[in-house]
Amino acid sequence: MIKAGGADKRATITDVAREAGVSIKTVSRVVNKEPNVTDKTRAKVDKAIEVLGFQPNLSARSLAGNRSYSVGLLYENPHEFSYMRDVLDGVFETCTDGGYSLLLRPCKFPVSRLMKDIQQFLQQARVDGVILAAPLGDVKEVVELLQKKGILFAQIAPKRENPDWIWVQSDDFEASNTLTDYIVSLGHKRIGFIKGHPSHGATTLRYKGYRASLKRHGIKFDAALVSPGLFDFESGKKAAQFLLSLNEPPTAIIASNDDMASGVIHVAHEMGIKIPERLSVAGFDDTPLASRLWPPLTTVKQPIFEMASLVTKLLIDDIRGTMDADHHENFEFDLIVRESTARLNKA
Amino acid sequence: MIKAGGADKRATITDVAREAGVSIKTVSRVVNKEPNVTDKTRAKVDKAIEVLGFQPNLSARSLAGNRSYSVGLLYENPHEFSYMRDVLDGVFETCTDGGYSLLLRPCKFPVSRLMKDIQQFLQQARVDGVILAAPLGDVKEVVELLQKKGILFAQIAPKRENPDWIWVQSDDFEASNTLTDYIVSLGHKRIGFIKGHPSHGATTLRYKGYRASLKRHGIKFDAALVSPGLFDFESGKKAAQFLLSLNEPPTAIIASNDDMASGVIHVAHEMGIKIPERLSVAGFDDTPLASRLWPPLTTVKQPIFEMASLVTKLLIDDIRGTMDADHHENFEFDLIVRESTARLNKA
DNA sequence: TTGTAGGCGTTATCAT
DNA sequence: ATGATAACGCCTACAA
Repeated sequence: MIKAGGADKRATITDVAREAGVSIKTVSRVVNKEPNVTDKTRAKVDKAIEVLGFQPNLSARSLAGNRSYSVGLLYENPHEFSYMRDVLDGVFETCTDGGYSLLLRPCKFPVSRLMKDIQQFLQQARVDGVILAAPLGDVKEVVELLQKKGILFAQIAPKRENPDWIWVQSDDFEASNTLTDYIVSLGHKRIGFIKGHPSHGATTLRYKGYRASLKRHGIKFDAALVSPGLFDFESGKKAAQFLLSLNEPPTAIIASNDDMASGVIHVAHEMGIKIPERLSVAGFDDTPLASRLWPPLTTVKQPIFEMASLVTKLLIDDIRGTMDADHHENFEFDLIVRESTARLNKA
Repeated sequence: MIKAGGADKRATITDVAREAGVSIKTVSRVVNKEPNVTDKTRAKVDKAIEVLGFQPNLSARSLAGNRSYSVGLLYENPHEFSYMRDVLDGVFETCTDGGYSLLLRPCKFPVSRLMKDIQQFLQQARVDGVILAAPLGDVKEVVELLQKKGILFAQIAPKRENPDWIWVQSDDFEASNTLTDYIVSLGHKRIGFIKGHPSHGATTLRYKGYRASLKRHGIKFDAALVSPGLFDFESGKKAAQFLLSLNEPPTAIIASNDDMASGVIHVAHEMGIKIPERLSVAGFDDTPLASRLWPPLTTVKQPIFEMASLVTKLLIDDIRGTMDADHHENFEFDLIVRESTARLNKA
């Protein structure tokens, strides 16, 4: 009798074993690339797998092997998602390539809420490892929880570079240094700076890069030109309103990310301050926003996608127990010069 | 001997059964809220669960019960991610509330590639259902594959409103109609329109809404004022370059989304055309971009988050077999008036 | 209303 | 190098 259409039952390891004329254990060995199988046997099994279109059942594997073949991505859910989009893509691609599936978990501060979110996630998800997007990698409680539970983790852009852990970073200090150098090279001396969210590691590094550049060029640091921010549009606006209302306002403003820089441009427009004629503006991240603003924003591009890919690869290697000695990396950056910055007009 | 720290073994259904003095089947009944359990027994079991902190093992459940308690979100990976971010949040929240986990699968056109992506995903993931974000719900091959495999699905903003399927939509026709009405009410008669990507259902509806409004106001439709687009910045720029170079350029341009509208603003700046004095511009979606542009963009806000939440709820209900009769919904929209649109200056 | 037995598709143990 | 057999934790019959 011919079965009509219907969801064809999936081939199991037993089917493969029968087809290949071996035991299920041998099939299992082949599937998991274990040693101690003759090439001849391996070929037989591979062929049977091919013929039957066998795909191991994840649930069974997970149940028997006590691992899940999935990793979690924990992140703080930001309003401006461009950065996370790239992270997501990088993590996803590497997971897929490595045969892992990806589970998401957006989290919310404060820390108490964070811990609840994560605990709940770990309870129901059983991931083999998690990736902590900044700034989650810097929350002590989170790391301790993971260590206690014996769950492997890897950090993207953490503050502290713990040599025992897995992490990737971009060279935020150098990036900021270079960006500031560029602004200085345009003749600017009064250069405002808007800091990022204090919980992010990048915040300090970008600030330090700015100061280092000023110092190297013999420009006296003026604390009045530095304003706090939270990495979002509104805080960028507030900071800009403050800086541009000074008696002696800056002729250039560096914001610690693009979203805040867009706030600066916004306020400048409102106040009738021409960019870049009377004010140069620069940001960080080269988000889609940067090229859509008017004038287009000078910014620093970090290879977020590549960073996320690598950190995921390192994590998976760790899970598999095949990790190299090198489990951190600093990534290069690109200075993207657009029209929001220009040579200082001697008034 | 006291065990030092260590990953405390998780309680299983057997542990709970022992603790409560019942059989594992009874525990299973309680956990799955099946009938035929006395309140007294249920209370005993609930307490045991509480005491032991029991959480059912997903893999075991999935293996034995032949379902996975997870749903997949399939989407085309757009460069401008704001829309997807809201979708993601809505889907995620509802999944979590319903005890489901969420698996992502960004996909790429063309259809052949799409099918590979999805097939691979279904092979390794075993989801109980999938959500198809626009425009994936309109790809015949995808829907057929899901139906053949017996996988439940739900669509976000599909083109065709198949009454048998689960879907949610926003009222794009009315939204566009209303937006155009507003532009007309400002005195504009030559109103340009940039269409969206042809594969999206919203594209046609937004275009129709525009034409309907013109007609109702007795404004003669001029095909020269309509330009194609692909929902992205670059195509918005191209369309704007075309429209603004006409002998008699439009005094207002409606772009089918914010990203293209940002392209229009960009080009206008380049050409020295003042917004809104000489050109009004409007978009759709109210992405973060809209408020960051200068001048801030008049646009239409759709409740993406709510739509995504509902469609997920409907899908989960369907999976559980508890679906109501109503498995579609049209959502309301809001016209967000900002400074990129203004009354027509009689030159 | 409750419990027992068998099986889901793997991995792991220990023979051979 | 290969294979039989017992877990893994739960659900679905079917009994009691």
